[in-house]
Amino acid sequence: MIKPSLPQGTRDFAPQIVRRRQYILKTIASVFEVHGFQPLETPAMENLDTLLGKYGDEGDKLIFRILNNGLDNPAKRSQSLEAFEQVLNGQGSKSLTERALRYDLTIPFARYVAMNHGQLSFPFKRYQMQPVWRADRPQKGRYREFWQCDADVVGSASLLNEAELIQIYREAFRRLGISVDVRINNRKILAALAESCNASEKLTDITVAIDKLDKIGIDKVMEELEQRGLDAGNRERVRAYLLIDGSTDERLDRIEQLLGHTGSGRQGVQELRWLAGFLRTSEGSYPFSIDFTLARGLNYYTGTILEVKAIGVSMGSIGGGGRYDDLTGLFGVPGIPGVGISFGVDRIYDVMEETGAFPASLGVSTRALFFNLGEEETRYAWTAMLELRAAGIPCELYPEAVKFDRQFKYAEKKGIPAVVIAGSEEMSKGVFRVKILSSGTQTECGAEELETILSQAS
RNA sequence: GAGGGUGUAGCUCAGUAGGUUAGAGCAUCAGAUUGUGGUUCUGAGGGUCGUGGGUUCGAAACCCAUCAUCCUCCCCA
Repeated sequence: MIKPSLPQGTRDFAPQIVRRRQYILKTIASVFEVHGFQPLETPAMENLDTLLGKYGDEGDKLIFRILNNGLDNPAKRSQSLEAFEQVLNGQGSKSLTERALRYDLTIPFARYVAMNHGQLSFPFKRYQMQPVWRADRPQKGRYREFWQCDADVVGSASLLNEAELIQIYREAFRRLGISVDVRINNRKILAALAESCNASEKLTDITVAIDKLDKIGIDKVMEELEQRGLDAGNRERVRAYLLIDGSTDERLDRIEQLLGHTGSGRQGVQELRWLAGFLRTSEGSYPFSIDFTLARGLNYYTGTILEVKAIGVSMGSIGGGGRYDDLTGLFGVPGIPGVGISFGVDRIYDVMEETGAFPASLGVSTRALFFNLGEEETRYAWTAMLELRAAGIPCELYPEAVKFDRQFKYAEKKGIPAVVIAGSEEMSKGVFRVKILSSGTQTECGAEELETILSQAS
């Protein structure tokens, strides 16, 4: 016998947890739908080629690869050995692995758009809610299998799409009862910073370092920049960049002074200024802040970048996204811009668990348990249940004629609010005895009244 | 990839100057109570102390290894 266990970083979801997860998924999906997004699903596995090189070197290492079948085929022995040899030398090998589990939902979507751009009408707005897999080291809020909910708009360069996606964040988190801060930056500004340092090739080094500002402080960031080969003059330039503060408008003014001399800087500021202005003057208030230190690692972002953090909870980001001007270009279809966001369902769950944001009513759906009192009684109960179920009231009959104690405890544990008892006494009178468990009150009623009584039971 | 914590009953955990039969609460099951649950009372079952090796007269405890899990860094949702 083997001890049953789960692969690291994966989890089973008990009934109650599934209900809560479904509550999150349904809430997000309905927000997507009400904004005109359409559902899409893609396979759990993709060709390895589709995924490799899209997430950076680190990302490539975290992709779960699927071993090819038939490697033990004696006829292919030498081929398999050779393939393994290649892997040992740090090269990939198609004859060993050519498929992988998807790492996110954006690249599979890009692949889909590239394959179907002839049929799609643009702008194409899709949402997708499926699990993704990463060979990361599990820790708090980090799993190897987790769900993402993505919404992307492709085929439109309008910043109105950004505004709409932020509106989706606002509405979804409002409905879920999580207070959030949506941090916004623009990749062009980061690029302008690197450019103004005459170090465009160090864009990644610079962004990785400044992203850590609130974690390690400005001095450590400077140290790290030095290690990454940035000279003193440029470090001062980055320092000035990081020290920008004040109101949103003041900060936008200052960043323009600092980086407005570059084309990308001017453009980035302009985009941010428009977006911030739009969000402020449109209906309602939006929980966003401009944050020039926000970097985000994914290398395909080219414009706006977003990240969502829950306020008052120690947890990594619960959502993120950004604009990519040419995502499908990687798949041979250039010129389709897009912008998208992602919700991290598992982290949202953890946050809601921590803040007690789940509604109490997510318990059991069964409204009534019919007691099993024997063969004749079962037929009597069965008929009544058919009607209730047809009326949409979930109910169940205990499958065995065991003593009351057992049947009561079953209802109790499952959180069923009412039990229906119909034995020979009730049958002879043609009635049902309904007991509400929370209050202990019992009433006798006819079959037609059951529906009313049970739909009110709580 | 680097570092740290923890592995004892189904669950949460006690249990070391190494000592004979390893405990508690909760949960489960049975009975008090064959048509009335929750509360209460009585009783029962359930542990190769993660695994392997070592030290010792003797190891759940000390040492080494290994596995699992949690956490931190990196990176991310």
